[in-house]
Amino acid sequence: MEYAPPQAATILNAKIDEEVESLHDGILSKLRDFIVEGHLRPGDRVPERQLCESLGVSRTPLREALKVLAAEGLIELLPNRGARIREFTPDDVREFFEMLAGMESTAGRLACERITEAAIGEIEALHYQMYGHYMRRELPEYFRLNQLIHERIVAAAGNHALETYYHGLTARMRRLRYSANTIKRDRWGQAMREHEQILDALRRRDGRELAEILHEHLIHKWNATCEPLGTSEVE
Amino acid sequence: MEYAPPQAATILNAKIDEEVESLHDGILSKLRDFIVEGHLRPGDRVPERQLCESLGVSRTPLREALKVLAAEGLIELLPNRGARIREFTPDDVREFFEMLAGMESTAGRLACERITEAAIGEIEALHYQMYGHYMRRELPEYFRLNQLIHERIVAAAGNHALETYYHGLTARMRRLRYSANTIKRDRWGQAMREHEQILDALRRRDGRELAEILHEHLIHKWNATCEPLGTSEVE
DNA sequence: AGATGATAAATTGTATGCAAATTTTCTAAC
DNA sequence: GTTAGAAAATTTGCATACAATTTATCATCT
Repeated sequence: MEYAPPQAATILNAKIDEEVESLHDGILSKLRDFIVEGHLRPGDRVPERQLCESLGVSRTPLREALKVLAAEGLIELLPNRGARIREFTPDDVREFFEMLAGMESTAGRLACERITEAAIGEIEALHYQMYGHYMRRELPEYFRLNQLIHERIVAAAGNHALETYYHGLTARMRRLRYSANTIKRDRWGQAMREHEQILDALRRRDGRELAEILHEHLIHKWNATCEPLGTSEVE
Repeated sequence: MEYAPPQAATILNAKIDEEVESLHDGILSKLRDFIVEGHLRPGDRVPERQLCESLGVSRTPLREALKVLAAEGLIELLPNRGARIREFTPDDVREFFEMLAGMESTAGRLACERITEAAIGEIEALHYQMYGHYMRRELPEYFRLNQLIHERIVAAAGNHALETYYHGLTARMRRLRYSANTIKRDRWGQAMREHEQILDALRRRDGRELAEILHEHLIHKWNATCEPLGTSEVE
């Protein structure tokens, strides 16, 4: 799975000859993906030498990438004991969701001021498409559209820093999502209703309300992942 | 000026033998401070060799630190051309303020659910102290207390990830603040009124409203820094 | 047998070295 | 005098090397 390349934002940010995507960042992305995809379990040591061979580079650039990943919070660097995949405590997960809620809420507020009618239309289209998947109980497709809608709103906020941090968060949470790709029937209905409200607030460009709904929506999502799975979940 | 060391949060996060502050991160902090303090002008090249000597380390750990700083957005890494101090466009500044507004807004909402009565009392005390400085037109002291109140609210949100990112943002903005340590008389009054509302919403633990006010408050602050300075500014 | 301590192997953190690229300096032409 | 071009000198990016520390292995003792 790949990110959508940050099209417009990158072009806007790139000066005449700056911001060229260094071939060296490739190591970083590969390592990040490697960890996020779950090839290394939380608590595991990160085998420098082994990764060097499989990536075909020496330790120097790899260690630079590890430092960055540590700064991003994906791994821990223990003095003289190397890197370990960070374990996420329930509190960490709560903090992630709260941040995500905050980011989306902020994005929603800003998007109401800046989004074009065309972009609203596109989100509407995605919404109805998602609704179709909901009616047909097509969970993976529903999740995909859901994610896409949220990404569109964040993109419409017109804030590159926000978008970058948001994508970083969702990347870190991807591993968590693997285990949480399930939803209760009644929660699903509620989520769908919330999405109706989201779209409605966006149409009316009511930033205050959209911020509120998005925050609630994400916190509900978190609550759902916390509850022990009951008897009525789908899939 | 120093940060209040993150007391409780660090203790909570530190496992039995993990998270020891590596002596190596010292380079990172020193470099970050060196840049934030403004010893290097935007657009300047970062002299690797020179910094190595003045820090007393070789290029390897220094370059690791540079990679992290680049990930944080403080410097740019141009392929085969080394590091440059990042220049902030007006759009970058807008994005920073919007992020700050979003963070504080989110923090406020969370703080309303979690803050202790004691902590509210402390913020009240700071508020009235700040009000005194406002009445006596003591601008630097006012700014200090102002900053302190906002930090307290963020801390009261009980979200370490948010706090970390918030401090990163304010650090990056410190350089901008140097030039913006001025305020118009009428804006000062408005800011003071907004702070009254902030305290009021916090007392009532009305997260929705506090989030709204904080967002507005920060956006106003940004507008103030953008407007060309008129005739009635203080200092 | 299980625990304890010593030795060996592996791993980490940092310094140094070298090829490729860039920037600077110097020279020569217009 | 200014500009274009070539050679020298930095500078960058990466690989390797080496000391310090940690981890693993193994022999010894209770």
